[in-house]
Amino acid sequence: MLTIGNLAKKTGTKVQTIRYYEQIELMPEPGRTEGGQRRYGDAELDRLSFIRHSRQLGFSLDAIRELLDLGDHPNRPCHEADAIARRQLKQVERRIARLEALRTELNRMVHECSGGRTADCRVLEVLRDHAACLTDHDGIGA
Amino acid sequence: MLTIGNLAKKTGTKVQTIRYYEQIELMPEPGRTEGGQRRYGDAELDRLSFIRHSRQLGFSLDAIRELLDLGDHPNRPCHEADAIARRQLKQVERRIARLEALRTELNRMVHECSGGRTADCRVLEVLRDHAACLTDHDGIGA
DNA sequence: GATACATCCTCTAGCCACTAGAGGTTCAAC
DNA sequence: GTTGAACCTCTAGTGGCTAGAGGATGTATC
Repeated sequence: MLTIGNLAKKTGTKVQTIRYYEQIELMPEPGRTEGGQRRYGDAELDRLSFIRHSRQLGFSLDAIRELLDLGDHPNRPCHEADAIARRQLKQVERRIARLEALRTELNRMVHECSGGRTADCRVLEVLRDHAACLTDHDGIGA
Repeated sequence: MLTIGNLAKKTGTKVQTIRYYEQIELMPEPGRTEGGQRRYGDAELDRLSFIRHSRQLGFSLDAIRELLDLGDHPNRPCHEADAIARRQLKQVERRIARLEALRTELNRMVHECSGGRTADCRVLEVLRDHAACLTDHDGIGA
């Protein structure tokens, strides 16, 4: 039986985050000691590990909820899980593309900075001038 | 003189966002009509464009505040603006690296899915199995 | 001048995924 | 029995917006 602190350590989660997951019903209510402290078993460890790994892969808590639900029904066709993963992959690819464009622009900014006064600063200039190029209005998306 | 709605259209910002920027003092309080509606001039259009472009480049509102401040003091040395841009560039590069790792893993998951039942689903399996590899405990960072 | 109606106003609350802190209790070791 | 780390609940805050209620204003048309 694990205390919440030990479960936190084993999964690389903060204690408050575990309680938060319980509050939003992503984690089940665990057993308690007589004094009211939470105690966890292996099932909870597995579930939380799954959640954390999915979070590291960028899945939203809602997507994780779906995935957990799918895992609970082993006889259903798996194309739903596949669809969630594909959706996630697409999102990741979009973010990468967007960030690579940013990198290019930032690189240019940084390399053109002459180190003079701010009046001549390319960084500020680029930021100011590109103000005109706001054709792409969907934010940084990352 | 622009209404808030027209300023919003010109800069690809939502009306509420402009009012939010005013509230947090990133945008100045504009002039008003007799009836109390906001009216904007070119200075505000420039400033908001600068803000939006910086946001698209991934700068935080705090960083933008600094940049705007630097722009207001043209005789100061520009290494501060440069430092902000460099910091931003580093962050973007870290995000890209992280996302590329995710892409690899998601790709593997998706390509190994056989389309059978969830019981055999590679997507769920990978998520479950990699639960063990939680050595990297710093979140998705993106 | 009246009317319609799009746009504006303020204010509050919500989103995601946590995170922090106050103020108090329990557990395990010594 | 005492210490002190870890636990408890509860509330509020983070960033960067976004949504909606309920009402006022501005402008075009008749």
